[in-house]
Amino acid sequence: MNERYYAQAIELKWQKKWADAELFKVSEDKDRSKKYYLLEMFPYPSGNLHMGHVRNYSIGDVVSRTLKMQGYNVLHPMGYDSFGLPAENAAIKHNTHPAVWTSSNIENMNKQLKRLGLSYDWDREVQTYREDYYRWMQWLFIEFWKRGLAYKKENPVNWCPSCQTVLANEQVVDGKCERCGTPVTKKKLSQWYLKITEYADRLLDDLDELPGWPEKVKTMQRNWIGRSEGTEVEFRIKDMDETVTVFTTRVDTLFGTSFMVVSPELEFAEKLIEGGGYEKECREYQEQAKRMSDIERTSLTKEKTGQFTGRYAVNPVTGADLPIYLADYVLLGYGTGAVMGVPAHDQRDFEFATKFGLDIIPVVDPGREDVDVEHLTQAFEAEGKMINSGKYNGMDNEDAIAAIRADLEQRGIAKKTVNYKLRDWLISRQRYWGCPIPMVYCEEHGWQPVPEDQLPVLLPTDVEFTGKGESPIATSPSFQNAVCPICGKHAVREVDTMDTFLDSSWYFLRYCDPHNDKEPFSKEKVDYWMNVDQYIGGIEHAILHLLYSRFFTKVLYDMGMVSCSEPFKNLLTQGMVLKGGTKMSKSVGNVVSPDEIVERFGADTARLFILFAAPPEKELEWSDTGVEGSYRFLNRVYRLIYELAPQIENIPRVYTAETKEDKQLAFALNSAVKRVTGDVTGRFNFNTATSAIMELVNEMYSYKELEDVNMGLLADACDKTVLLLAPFVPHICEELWEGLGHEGFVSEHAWPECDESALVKDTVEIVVQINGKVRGRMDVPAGLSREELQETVMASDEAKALIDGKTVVKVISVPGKLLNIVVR
RNA sequence: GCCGGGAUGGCGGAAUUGGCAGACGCACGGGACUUAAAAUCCCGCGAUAGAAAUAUCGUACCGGUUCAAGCCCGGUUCUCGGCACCA
Repeated sequence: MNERYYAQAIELKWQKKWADAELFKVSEDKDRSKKYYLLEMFPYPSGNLHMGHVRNYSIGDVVSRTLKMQGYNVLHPMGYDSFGLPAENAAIKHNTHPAVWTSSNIENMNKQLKRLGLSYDWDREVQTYREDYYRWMQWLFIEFWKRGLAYKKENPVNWCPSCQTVLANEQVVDGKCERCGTPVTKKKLSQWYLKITEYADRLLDDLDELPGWPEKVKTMQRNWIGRSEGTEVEFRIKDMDETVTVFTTRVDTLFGTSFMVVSPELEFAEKLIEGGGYEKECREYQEQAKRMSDIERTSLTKEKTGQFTGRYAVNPVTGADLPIYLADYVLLGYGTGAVMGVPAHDQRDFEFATKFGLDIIPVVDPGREDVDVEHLTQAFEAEGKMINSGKYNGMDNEDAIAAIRADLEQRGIAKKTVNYKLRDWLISRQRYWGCPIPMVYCEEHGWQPVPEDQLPVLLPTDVEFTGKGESPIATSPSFQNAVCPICGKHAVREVDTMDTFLDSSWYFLRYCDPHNDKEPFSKEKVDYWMNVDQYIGGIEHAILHLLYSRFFTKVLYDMGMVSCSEPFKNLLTQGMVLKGGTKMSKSVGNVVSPDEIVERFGADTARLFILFAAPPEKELEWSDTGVEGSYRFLNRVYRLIYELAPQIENIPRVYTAETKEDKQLAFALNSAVKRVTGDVTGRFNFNTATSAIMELVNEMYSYKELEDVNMGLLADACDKTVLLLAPFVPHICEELWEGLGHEGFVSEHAWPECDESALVKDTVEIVVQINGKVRGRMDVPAGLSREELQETVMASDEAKALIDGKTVVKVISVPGKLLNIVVR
């Protein structure tokens, strides 16, 4: 053991020893009741780790290493989500191939991860861009297709003019492209979709079976799925042999309907426009709506717009003529794309009716003085009694929903329905660097999957990266030439690639069986490891990745390929790493590079600081002086062990705590063991776990200076301090463990147990309160009952002095804690 | 607008079940060691008054429940995050 703490040398030494000993390699051969699957979200290979990664992976590593020491068979894998646009952009910029850029980035990040001393089973590394992975991605896509869960359809879709590709709804944030911030426009394209809506109810309901997920994430998913129960009502169109159906959650307001609005993109709108007498105006309105970006269209400040079609629908209960308008506030993809306008009870309809001078008919009256339903200044959306509604008058409006629906059902013009905000998942991307969609189009047989024995459909290499126009794959003539698997005639291959979120929707299953070349994964292995017991990653994936992975798992469950229907049992969403109160970013210039910290202080210091500075779910403010503090602490531990090691090396760890100081140290030691155990594997509060160890170290520093030192106790405290710290700062702990004269790796040693008897004190300090205010403290024997405590304290001179001259009204006695004397 | 968090010293944060508010660390101040500096060690560190013992106040704000409230209840302000023309 060197006199000084040389972090670099120690860390490289032990990293090599771990690798040589294959310390973190796991297999399925152990008792399944002791298996634990710990997963951190795999990174995109951007080229460099940032502090967010360091935080994510440090958290995972502490948990993984602790569980390993506790005897669990821990699967702790790592890999790369390595398809995606940045590689393609880099290829265009540097005139190279995305694969070259990606693999060199992975190489560098692998080096960085290994330098942090993370306990991954590197034999299980998964890289989604490799053929051995995307081959099974294609296989799975075809299985989805066979089950009717994949289809191609022409629709107006979100289009990012900058990325030159379509985007899923989930990738449009505030009307802008999630990745580059360019306003998204609409484009009508034929695209592949996955039928996630078929799983909407299960995705929603099963959230209740995830108590280990943050409420916030579950709420976000519930809102995103957006289940809403209502009624579909069919309206006859006047002077036409047509009907139009609307969806409403408020069928109780049917008598208050005074107009109808349809989405300008709705196909049925064409029938209404033609011969309505306003063809020209309607075409213009449609053009105008098409040109607008989503931001403009959904802007809050935007006034309602619309165009009368010249047509009328007939209110099925009043017989009134309802003018039909085109209006862009009606969304095409939700409900039926047509809405009944009830201005008195819907704010949007109110604004529309006000602008176009349409009738406002109140049909729900709360009977409150502050609401005058005859002279509304805004829509009244709350509950009340029915008015102006024929035989339903006087009913509670909530009851009227069922009553009116039942009557309309009798007439065959209504039915109860459920709608979701969730849309099917658009997965086609007009880009090169992704998994090719393994489908070919035959004039005669339509879309057909590539036969299994021809998988994988490889990405072509004869392509040009120009960054302009169509997908680079479309520039490869050889790629597009294919054969129909049914008739053997010429077919055209799909040139779009898959959204990379598909790749990450099942990578956690591939980790269970990463080298399988017969199937995506063996059921046996997946059933051994799944579910993921603990998943750790950023909150930014609350909807996208976590919803898609749940969807995939459910489909695979239905296919019989996995035995669990939810992938992630527990979820921890870690907070961001900030500096100067804002997220680290190049443009702000507040980025702290992990390499730099590792170089100056070592990986252990970086890990310790990041775990100590804040609880994991909270944001973490980076502090350079705080890092130095963590480094100081490690030096302090190192010096302590270095000084004591020669004296205690041959001391048996057998002892009885005799003196008051012995008992104090034994108490500090065992409460640290208890605290760290609970904080690391229970609460995930690594900040309080580390501070408990700091307290123990402080205690040991004072203890060793005493004249009467119990060497067995001190030796035991040294061992256990190193054991407790090992998951946090593994390299220095291996070195100290060796320095203490132990054989083998501390990383493989059993986790220390708490000796509860050391936590039982002979005497306890009791707080004496007068009227709830602390007035004194006294030591009393431990274990006194409520009554005994009261008697002991009340008999003391101290208490008598405090009560002096006042009348005792009541005494509250809390054993082991306090005695509150209420006086007058 | 709707939904969900949060607000504790100069700072990050602790207080696990309603029971000593401020653990641990950072910063700062004082001291020891040193020719000196760094490192290290010791002491102090919520506010006000006081030489001190000590007293009073103090967990965003107002009110309530309780012997006792950072924690529970009602209301308010500020703040962060998510969703948002979903009929």
